Amino acid sequence: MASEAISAKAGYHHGDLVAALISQARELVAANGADHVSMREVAAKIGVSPSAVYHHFPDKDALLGALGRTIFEELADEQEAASKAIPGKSATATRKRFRAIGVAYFSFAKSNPNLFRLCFGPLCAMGKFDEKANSRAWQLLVSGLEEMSAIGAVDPAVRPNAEILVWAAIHGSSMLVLDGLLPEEAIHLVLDSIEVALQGAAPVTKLKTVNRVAKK
Amino acid sequence: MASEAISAKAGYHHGDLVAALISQARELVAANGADHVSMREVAAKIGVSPSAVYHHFPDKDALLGALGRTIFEELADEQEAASKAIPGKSATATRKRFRAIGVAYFSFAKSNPNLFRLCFGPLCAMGKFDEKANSRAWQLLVSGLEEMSAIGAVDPAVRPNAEILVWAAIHGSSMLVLDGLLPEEAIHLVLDSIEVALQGAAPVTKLKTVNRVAKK
DNA sequence: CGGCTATCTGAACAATGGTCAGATTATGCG
DNA sequence: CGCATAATCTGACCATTGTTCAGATAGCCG
Repeated sequence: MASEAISAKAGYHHGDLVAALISQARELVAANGADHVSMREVAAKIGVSPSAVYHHFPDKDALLGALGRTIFEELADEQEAASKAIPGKSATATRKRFRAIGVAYFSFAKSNPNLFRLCFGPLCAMGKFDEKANSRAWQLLVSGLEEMSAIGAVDPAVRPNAEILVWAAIHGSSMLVLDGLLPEEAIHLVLDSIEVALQGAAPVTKLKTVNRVAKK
Repeated sequence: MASEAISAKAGYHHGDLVAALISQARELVAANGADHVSMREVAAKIGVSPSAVYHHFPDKDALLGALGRTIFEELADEQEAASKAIPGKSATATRKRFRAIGVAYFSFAKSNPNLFRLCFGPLCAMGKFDEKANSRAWQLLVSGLEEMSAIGAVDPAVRPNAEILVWAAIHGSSMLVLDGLLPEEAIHLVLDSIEVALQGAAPVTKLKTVNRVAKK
């Protein structure tokens, strides 16, 4: 997967170096971690001079940054696939689909720890919040929550901040599991807790006795 | 703060090099990020030969790892201080104290991003979960939740997994804010949502209609 | 064909992580 | 006190790294 570098390396001119570089970098980062990857190694494995890289990326951080943005899309791909794998508008289908999105997030982190760390590391500091607010991953989460809302699984009182809570909890548990600070089951416990939290413990009868949801 | 290196560097033998190294590394990491710090610079700023470092730490990762463990304690210190700054057993005091612990976590991350990233990075991968399960930071969170429980602010149904949910949500929101993926207010929204989630939307009347909290 | 531009090479540089033999000092033991 | 032994630090050294730059090579447009 994710290997564009089919262009024949005819000789002096490599067909699509930039894609090959990212693809190769992906492999090395996945294997050795972002810190222990060298431009020279990337170039060498492609069969190109080290300096060639600098005609496509200003420096190392730029290469890893570009890779990171790629990974971000990959993550969204997997979440989307997991979501689409569970069709239907029934309540249970909606619940399962919602959970599947979260599980996909964690699974990706767990099976690609180095890549996951890269794209959430300082090298990929995206412009700012708003740029990413309409990223695919975010939209997926939003629509997932909307569906949950539609089947009455989300207390209106917690709805406004739900996306943030959910993302934070899933991202946090994924990270902490990677760090070995939480056991692997944590992700399921977190997802359980989230569902409870969303519906405010009262499945249907939604009481409005919440004291402070947004202070602002 | 955190500067032990008072021992006179009499000459050939530096009083307490290991402490001085960690302290100096702390400064450089805080300033330039863990990736952009070199052994040589650390050694030079202390006024010692580069090779001297390797008599105290097998390699760079070991130095940064040691520093990371230090930072972890620092974080706990600040949380503990924030907690103790709000005494009293009243319901509002308990609530404020609980929140203060979370805010301290985020504040530390926000004002020491590079250090925060370091001690939650791959270099500090602690042995395993159980080792850290009785760390000060964890104990602080546990006792905070126990107090919350005592004033009836925690639905018994969510109690068992509450620590994990809370830590994950706070850690995740802190991380995502550092990455520029969430706005800074996110931390408050998350803390609000957590309080709501804990008490199951029904402040006093705790209904037991929760479907699945632990699946196991 | 001729030139222009994009692309790649090769050699070079300064800085880095790490090693090792040996110099320097502390420390304990008589 | 004196001396051996261990602890600590230095200096020179090596392979590797990120990065630069003048020039080589090749596609492309007229």
